[in-house]
Amino acid sequence: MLDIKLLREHPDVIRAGIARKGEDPVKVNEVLALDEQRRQLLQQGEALKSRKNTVSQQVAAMKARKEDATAVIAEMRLVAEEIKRLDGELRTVEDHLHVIMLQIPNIPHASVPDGRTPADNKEIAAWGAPPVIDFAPKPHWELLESLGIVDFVRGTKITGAGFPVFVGKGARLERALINFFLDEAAANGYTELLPPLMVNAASATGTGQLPDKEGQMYVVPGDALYLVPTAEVPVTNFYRDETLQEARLPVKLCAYTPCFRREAGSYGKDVRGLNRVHQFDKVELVNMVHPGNSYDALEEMRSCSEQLLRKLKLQYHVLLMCSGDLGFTQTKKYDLEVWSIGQQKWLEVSSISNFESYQARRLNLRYRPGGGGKPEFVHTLNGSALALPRVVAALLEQNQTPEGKVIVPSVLHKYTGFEIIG
RNA sequence: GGAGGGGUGGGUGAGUGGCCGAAACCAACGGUUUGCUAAACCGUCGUAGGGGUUAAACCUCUACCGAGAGUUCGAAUCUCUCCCCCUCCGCCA
Repeated sequence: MLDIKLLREHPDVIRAGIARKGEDPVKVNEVLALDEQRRQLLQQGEALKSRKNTVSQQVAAMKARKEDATAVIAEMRLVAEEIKRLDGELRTVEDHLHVIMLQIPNIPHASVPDGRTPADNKEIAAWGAPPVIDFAPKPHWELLESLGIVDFVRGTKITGAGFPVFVGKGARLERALINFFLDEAAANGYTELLPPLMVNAASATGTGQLPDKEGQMYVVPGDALYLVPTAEVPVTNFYRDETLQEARLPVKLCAYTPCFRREAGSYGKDVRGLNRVHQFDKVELVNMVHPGNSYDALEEMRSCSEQLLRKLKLQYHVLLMCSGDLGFTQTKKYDLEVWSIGQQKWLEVSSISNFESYQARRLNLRYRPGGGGKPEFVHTLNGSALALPRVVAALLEQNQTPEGKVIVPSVLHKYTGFEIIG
C-alpha cells in the first residue's frame, strides 16, 4: 500500500497516478475523510488516556497516604467507559481506512508510457531472428504428442484439464531447464531458496495476491492456506516484519517452484498445449534493494532474464508495459516474449516488475541506514527467469527437424545428457 | 494426537497489580585514555502513531512485554480464547 502521509500531503499526485492506470481516483477522497476522522478520534481518546494515567498515579499516592479515593475512582470509571467507546469507534474507522488503502493501487513511474491496453505497450528491444526452416513448422503440441514427452490426456485423468504430465525426455528437459536457470541465477549473485508451496493469508496479502487476486489462487480450505501462484509470494515474504542492516542490501534471492493458477475466466483462446496451464514450473528472481537503486536493479534483472533466452538462442523482444497494463502493485514492468515459430505469435515468458515500497509497506520490511537513523522501507522487485512451459514450447518448435525430432540447445546438454529428442 | 513447560527491547534475561517502556549483562554506536591493537572508563542506545515547530533539531502525549478479549480507578504481572516454540510419549516419510 501507499504511504498515508504522501496521500495526505499530495493527493493530486496520487489521483493523477491512479488515473493513468485507468482506475477511479475517487477512493482518495474516502481516505482523506477517514484519515481526518481517525486523527480526531485519536486526539480525543489520547487526551482521556493521559488524564486516566495521571489520576491513576494520584490514586496510588492517596492510598499510600491512607486517604479516601472513592470519589476519584468513581469518576475514573466513567472516563474508562468513554475511552472504551472512543477506542471502539477508532478501531472501526482504522479498519475501514485499511481496507480502502489496500484498494488504492501503486502509481506508475514517470518513465512508463500512457496507455489503456496491451496494444499501447512499447517494444523497446529485440534480439535474434527466426531460424531458416524450409518446411512447415509444427506447433509444439503436435511435437509433444508425436514424441510422447508430455501427456495431457493422462494429466486430465489424474487431476483435470491444464495439469500436464512430463514424460521421459520431456521430464528430463524440464528439469534441465530448471537447473540451468538456477545455476545462471547463482552465477549472477542470487541466493537460492526452496520455499514452502503453500502460504498463509498474511503472506498472500503482503505481496498483494490478497485481497486483489483471490480468485486466481487455489485454496486449501481446511487449513486456510493458498497454493503459491508464483515463488514471488513465499520468497518476498522471507524477510517480512524484519529490519535489515543496510550493508546487507541488496538482497538477491531466487527460487524454483511449481506455480498453481486457477486461470478462472480464461477459456478457449491461447490454451492449447503448454500456452496456459494450471500448474507450471518457474524460476523467480526477487530483489530487496535500497530505494535509490531500484530502477537500476530492474534493468539488472531484465538483463539476467534476457541472457537466458540468448543462451538458449531463442528469438525474443522486450515490452515496456504502458500505464494501463501495469499490475495493481507495480510501478514499472517489462515483459519478455519469445517468438513461437509454430504458432506464429509472441509468448510471454517473463515479467519483471518494480514495486518500490508498496509491497514492503504491506510486508513491514525495512532496512536500517548504515549511519544510524530511522528504519525505512526497502524497494522490492521480482522477475521470472524464466517461466518454463512457453520456453519449452518455443524451444521445441524452433529446433524441430523435418522428421519431427528436436535438437536440444547446446547449453542444455550437460543438464539433459542427450542432444536430440526423438 | 496425548502430557508438561515457555513466548519480555538487536541478543541473554530479571520482573506476579501502581514508583515498569521495563533492572542487569552482552552486542552496537559516540567519546576519554593508549605508541598501535586490546582492555578499562564515561555516555548514547526500541518501534509506531498523534500534537507543537515553516521545517529539521527538539519538546510533548499515546500505544506496544506473542495476538485478541476480559477483570480493575490502574495490567508485562490476574482470567479466558487463539497462535507459535521447546521437552517427553504415540504415529509416520
